[in-house]
Amino acid sequence: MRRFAARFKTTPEMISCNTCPRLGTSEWYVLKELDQARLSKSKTIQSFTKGSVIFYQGTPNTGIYCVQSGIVGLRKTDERGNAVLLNLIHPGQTLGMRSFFAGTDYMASAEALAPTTVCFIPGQVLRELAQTNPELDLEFLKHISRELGEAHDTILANTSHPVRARMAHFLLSLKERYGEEKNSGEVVIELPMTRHDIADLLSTRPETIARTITAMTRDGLVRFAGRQATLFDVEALSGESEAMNC
Amino acid sequence: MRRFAARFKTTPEMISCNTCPRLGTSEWYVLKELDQARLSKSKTIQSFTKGSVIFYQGTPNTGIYCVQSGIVGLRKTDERGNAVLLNLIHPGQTLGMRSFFAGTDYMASAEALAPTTVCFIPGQVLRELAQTNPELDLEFLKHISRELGEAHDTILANTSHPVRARMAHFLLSLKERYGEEKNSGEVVIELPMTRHDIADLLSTRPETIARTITAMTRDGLVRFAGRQATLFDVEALSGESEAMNC
DNA sequence: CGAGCACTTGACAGGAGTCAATTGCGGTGG
DNA sequence: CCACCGCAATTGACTCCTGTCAAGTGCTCG
Repeated sequence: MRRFAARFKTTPEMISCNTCPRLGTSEWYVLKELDQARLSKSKTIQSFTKGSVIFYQGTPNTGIYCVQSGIVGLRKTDERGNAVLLNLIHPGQTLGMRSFFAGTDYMASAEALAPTTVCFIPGQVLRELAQTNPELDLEFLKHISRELGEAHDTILANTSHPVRARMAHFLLSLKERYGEEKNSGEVVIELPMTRHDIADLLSTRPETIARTITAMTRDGLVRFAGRQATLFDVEALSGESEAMNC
Repeated sequence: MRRFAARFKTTPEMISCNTCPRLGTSEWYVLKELDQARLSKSKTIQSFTKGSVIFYQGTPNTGIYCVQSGIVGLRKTDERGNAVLLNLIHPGQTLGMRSFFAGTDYMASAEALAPTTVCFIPGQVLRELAQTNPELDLEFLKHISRELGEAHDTILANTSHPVRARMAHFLLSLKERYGEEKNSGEVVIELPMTRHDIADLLSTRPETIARTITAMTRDGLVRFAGRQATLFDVEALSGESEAMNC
């Protein structure tokens, strides 16, 4: 089992929620202006170094997080130490909703996969905001419903598609957010995580990821230089992951 | 791919929601009495034969269902025809929430695994009820959050535990609902589904289920006679599935 | 410069999938 | 009432994808 350092600092500078560039993509856009101010005043901004843990599986939930910058992985571990990355949480997305609304302890840990800044909103504040903004609960409902849909996709994908197809799918999903299209048509992606984390995300092992990369490179689809991936044939990659659209 | 018969009849007899024995375990218990009457008037009762489909993946969601009796399987199929049973929905539980709140088409089909009766509540009625009963959304939020947690458990279990452990876990989970404890200490379970469905639920194949049953029988843990399973050694089964508690 | 981690590669084993044949059971129709 | 058809279930043979163990390289950071 890996060791996690639990270090973060509360940054002094105040970012107001109503001017937050992430507001539009978050649930909070439904809030009345007055309540956005309320939100701003009640939140805490926290920064985490790469590899540090935002919250731990098995500990009580005290509120939810809004990811400001960086990238967060939701890691679930069982008694034997087997771990998976359930999903990635990107800037503008919310973290810790599930256990907050289920009323349970965290059932997974949240780990900063890159230097990350988050806003923490205490549960009590959230409850109060929802009382004067009924649409807020509906927004969360929609968000969690979509996450459940994605989890269902993952269950189906993991059991009916080989690692290579899941890898192709993963690379294409990164393309949207991290890809840089060269004029030659190639797409260069700076991978935001280690091979080990990719393995956990695709429910496999680092060795299998390495071998899959080798095979894809041999086939001329991609080339890897450390964390920099170059996609030569997006078309072919789409073909290999196509069956994963259900 | 299997063929599904889409047959159901709307039963004439009216079961009132406020006297429904399932009320307590459903989300609807938060409704004011007046609204429970409203719910009763607006719902439609439908009966499905074993194997028939309540709704189809890819079709638009028009409301949600409350399972009255029987058992429903949520089946998701990809383009290639690979299928899994995402979960089972038992009497008193709700069906079709996810896509309703996500605002998408159904992303899985609901199939009656046994003769089943459901109440259908039109989406419009649901929205109206939620407006006068804000707690209702919170109930759904809790329910879906728990489902998401279960989906996460499944993702972890499928990739880190062999079929046999998942099978042990499955049998024990049926024990609560379908088990009948004999004075000898054995537990007899009438399986509510085929081997094929069990395979889909455990993300494996019918042949593997059969082999697993053979192996477990050889080890003296269980005995199977068609759909009737007898658990001889609940203790040992718990041991084999223990690591699945995360 | 050394320690530790990330990554790669090889060798090997094994769990589970696939294909195929056979048995058994249940429902339908003659 | 029984024969037949079809699906459910079992079993065998075989393949192969993926996990495991192990060794080796290279990079990064203290």
